[in-house]
Amino acid sequence: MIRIGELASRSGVSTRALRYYEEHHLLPAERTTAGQRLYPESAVERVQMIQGLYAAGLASRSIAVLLPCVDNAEATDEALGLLWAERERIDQQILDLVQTRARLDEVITRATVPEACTSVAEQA
Amino acid sequence: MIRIGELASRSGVSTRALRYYEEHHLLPAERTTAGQRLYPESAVERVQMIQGLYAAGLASRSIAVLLPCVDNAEATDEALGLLWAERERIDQQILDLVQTRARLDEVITRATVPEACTSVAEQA
DNA sequence: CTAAAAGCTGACGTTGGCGTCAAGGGCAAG
DNA sequence: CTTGCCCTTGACGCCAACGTCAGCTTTTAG
Repeated sequence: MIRIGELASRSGVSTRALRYYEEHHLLPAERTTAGQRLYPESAVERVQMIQGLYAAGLASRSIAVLLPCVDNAEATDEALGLLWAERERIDQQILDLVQTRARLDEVITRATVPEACTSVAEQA
Repeated sequence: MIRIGELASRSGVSTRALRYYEEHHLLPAERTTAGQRLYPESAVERVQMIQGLYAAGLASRSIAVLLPCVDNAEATDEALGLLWAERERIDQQILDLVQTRARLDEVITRATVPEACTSVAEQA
């Protein structure tokens, strides 16, 4: 079992964030008799999972619903619906991002290629 | 030339958002003598471009820097650097999203498929 | 044993992209 | 003329995921 500071440095988030996660039921913590939080080593993975879900645009409430499924594969109806909904959303977001990336590429090309063969674009 | 209400309904954003865009130099507007905003029809496209960039995670300031390049292909050094940086960021974000989507798919599979085949733990 | 480092619980601050009144001005139709 | 819709500029509200004190307790290193 590790304390909050070590979990923070191992997982790359702040202690404030970890306390926030506990408060919002994303990451439960045991306590010492004196009240300090104790986490299993596996919490590092879990924190990284949480970060990934945040990065994918999920809200804390959604993550709180989905994490139990990730843990033990028991899914409520709410969780299943949310899983599908979020999966669809992510799918659409990927498509949008690909499109926007293409537009940026176009702009980059127009801005670098015909100007001159100076430096940056030679590799692409 | 169209007024703000029509641009709003055509482009699918609120008038509040359009005023915000002007305030942050994303979408300039001419004015009637009485002070009402006037936009060219091409503003509809531009608004949709702005929405796409927002959806891709760019901040207003970045969009303000990049939009001139989109318009006339004249790129400042700052704009070029930003273009590359944002393109890289979007690229990475797509990778992250694909990974997260795969994880969700895994969870969905575990949560739906083995349900009819008794218990989950026997698999592992 | 002591002092620094690390933890604890509030509780207020921040940031962005708008939503939402509030209080007025302008202009075509009946 | 006046009704009614659209427009204007403030200015405050909002929400999420933390950052950042403040004041106090626990743990650890020397």
